[in-house]
Amino acid sequence: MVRKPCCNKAEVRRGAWAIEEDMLLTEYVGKHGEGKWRALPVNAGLRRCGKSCRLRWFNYLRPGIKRGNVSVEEEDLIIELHKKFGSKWSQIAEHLPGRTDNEIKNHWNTTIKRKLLMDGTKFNIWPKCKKPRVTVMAESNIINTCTEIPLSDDPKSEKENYNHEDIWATLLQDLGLEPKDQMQNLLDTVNGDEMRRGETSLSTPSAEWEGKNSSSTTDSDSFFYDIDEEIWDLDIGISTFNSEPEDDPEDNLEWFNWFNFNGVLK
DNA sequence: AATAGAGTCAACCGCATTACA
DNA sequence: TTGTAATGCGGTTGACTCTAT
Repeated sequence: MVRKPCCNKAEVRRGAWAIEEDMLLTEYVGKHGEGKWRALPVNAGLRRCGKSCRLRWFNYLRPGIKRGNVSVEEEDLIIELHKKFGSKWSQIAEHLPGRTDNEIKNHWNTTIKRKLLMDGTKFNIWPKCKKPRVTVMAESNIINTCTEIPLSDDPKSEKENYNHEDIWATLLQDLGLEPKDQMQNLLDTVNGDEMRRGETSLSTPSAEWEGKNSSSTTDSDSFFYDIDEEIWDLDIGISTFNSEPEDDPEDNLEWFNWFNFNGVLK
């Protein structure tokens, strides 16, 4: 069944709003109030889709809209609220007077997310646990969990451990994701080929990295495993490392840099 | 000064939910 | 109770701006 379009696309204007259009919309809503968006364009003399009018009003023209840079306090609040609500931008916006859900969403996607990646300790996104930390990284998603995976001193035997189906099942369970196909949707853009380069150890991420950066990237507590060929076929990258982020804040930045350098992150 | 790439943000799209006849 | 229209929402796109080379 085909969804009926909300308006005739050939007849409506699209793209940036002109000042005259803003004036017409503001005047109309000022007289008649919000609502009846479908009928509004005709009544107000606008060649726009009703949805477009509503969006323009709520995100730009509505009185009380706060424009300009997001303050540090607002940013902290957004981070707190995102922990609580997730990507429920309208709910988050309710707690930030004058800010729109669209603005908060944009700010999160362009600014906050990157800051969180660069300094997970500062923003407290890393789980505080002494177990090995398992991080699944995709272009736009990061999920952290603490999974009980036995670590041994022998990288070879450890790799065998990681190849076991049960480990994979435990990991997915901890992440709250059971079937593999769910993971595929979430993570299908990860650059697995680049990560596979690390294979059994990330002591020295890559020769290229060393060449581009003068500082040492040695991290003797880090391991990187090709968990399962089938999983890699889904383009999923999983790294485990047992160093404590609180103990070594540089570690987070180093990992971020490595992922970023290898094109795993957007 | 020109160009490419990255960052930003307004606007669009389509699905989900709500309202109403 | 059901079907349809209206509205709300989150993800995505693309144009514009900024910055580095």
